[in-house]
Amino acid sequence: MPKQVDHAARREEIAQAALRLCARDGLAGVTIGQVAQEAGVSKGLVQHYFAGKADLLRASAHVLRGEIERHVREAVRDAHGPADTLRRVLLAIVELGVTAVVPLLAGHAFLSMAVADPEIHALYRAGGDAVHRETAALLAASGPAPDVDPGAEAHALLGLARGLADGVLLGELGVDDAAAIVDHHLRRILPGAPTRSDTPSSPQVSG
Amino acid sequence: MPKQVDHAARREEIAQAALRLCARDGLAGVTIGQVAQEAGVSKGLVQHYFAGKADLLRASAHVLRGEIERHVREAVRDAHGPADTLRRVLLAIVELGVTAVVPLLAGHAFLSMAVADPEIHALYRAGGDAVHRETAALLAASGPAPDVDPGAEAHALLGLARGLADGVLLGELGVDDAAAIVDHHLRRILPGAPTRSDTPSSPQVSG
DNA sequence: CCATTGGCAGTACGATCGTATTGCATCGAT
DNA sequence: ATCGATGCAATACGATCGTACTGCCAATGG
Repeated sequence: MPKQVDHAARREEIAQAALRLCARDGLAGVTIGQVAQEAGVSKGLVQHYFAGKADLLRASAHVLRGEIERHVREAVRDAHGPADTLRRVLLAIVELGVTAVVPLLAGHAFLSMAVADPEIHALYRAGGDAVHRETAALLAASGPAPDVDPGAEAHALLGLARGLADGVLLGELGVDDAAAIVDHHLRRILPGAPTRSDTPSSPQVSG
Repeated sequence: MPKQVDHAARREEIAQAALRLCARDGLAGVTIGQVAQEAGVSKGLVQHYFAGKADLLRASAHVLRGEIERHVREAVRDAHGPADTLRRVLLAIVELGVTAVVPLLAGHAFLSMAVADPEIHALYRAGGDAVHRETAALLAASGPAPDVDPGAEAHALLGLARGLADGVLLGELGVDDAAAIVDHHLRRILPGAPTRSDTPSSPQVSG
């Protein structure tokens, strides 16, 4: 056997470069040549690791999914109990607007692909459904108010977090404002939830 | 003066074609030639009405904003009182996921432009802030619960609606599920709000 | 020690991009 | 009636795209 390199790692490296370009210039800016330059490799090498541009984009979408998942998992690493975990998950999503702009923007850019390409669509759906299930379970385990339907409330919380992330991304509100909103909402549906010291009782927002 | 044509109308026609392409293939699929074909005009005509591709995209973003605004305004045309208006606004946003996929997808595709291009960013911000102000005013006029901060709650409601619209777009939940969630949330912050007959008291969601 | 195989760079090429330029028909003003 | 400006189509052109192909280097097994 000749020289051995970590095939998967190289692919991920290049895909990450593609995601950076995607976040900077949108999907339109993702070019084999540009990706090669961004990744610091030759154009031929990109061809060596990806069958074509479609393959590259497909792989980038998978890496993107992993990136966001890693981001969220890291946020909940040392959480105390389901309620705290739930809170951290939501805050992590909101904070994508400032700490992980690349995955968030790339995710938006890939959205149009998700409605056209069945495989990407399935990827989005699978990820979204998994998050929803986990969120609903977390919510149910957090001692919610009696009138709370975990399934519907999970959709509400995730929708809220996603929407707030976009608002934060565009600068419509600050991360702390968004965090306060999430906490305020959580406090309403989790009567006995542990209120953290850094969250004011009533969120004040500029504008 | 020679032949007279409605300059603005022609520009909007072509920009609409660009938005359709944008929704179908993302910003990457927006090409002068493709736009011309989609609009049913010659490539030269597109050049005649737009100084360049950047001008076309800029104009498309403006048309997009107008399109969404028109959609929402139409939804609140014959609303009864501020609470009902607020409800219709939020539902209109949620329903973008099914009734106005083109503007919604195009909006996502343009998001990356909004962080790079200051003019597009300002356009997004201006529109978002205006909607937020109107929403907050509507909320304040709807007789909210005493612990509700209209500014923060408006951000929450708009974030929720936007996030749910994406969920609907991807098929994670149905429009009726999303509508029920919005209604459920509204009922919590508006104690004396008029509950419409078609909204169940507790939203049930599949999955 | 050398033949083989995979990692990698470079070049070639047809298609398509955005833009500049040209040509012509048409309508309004003089 | 003619002249100039405008609407619009068509072509030309350099740049760049995605892909195919070729060639070299390095490392490993026989």
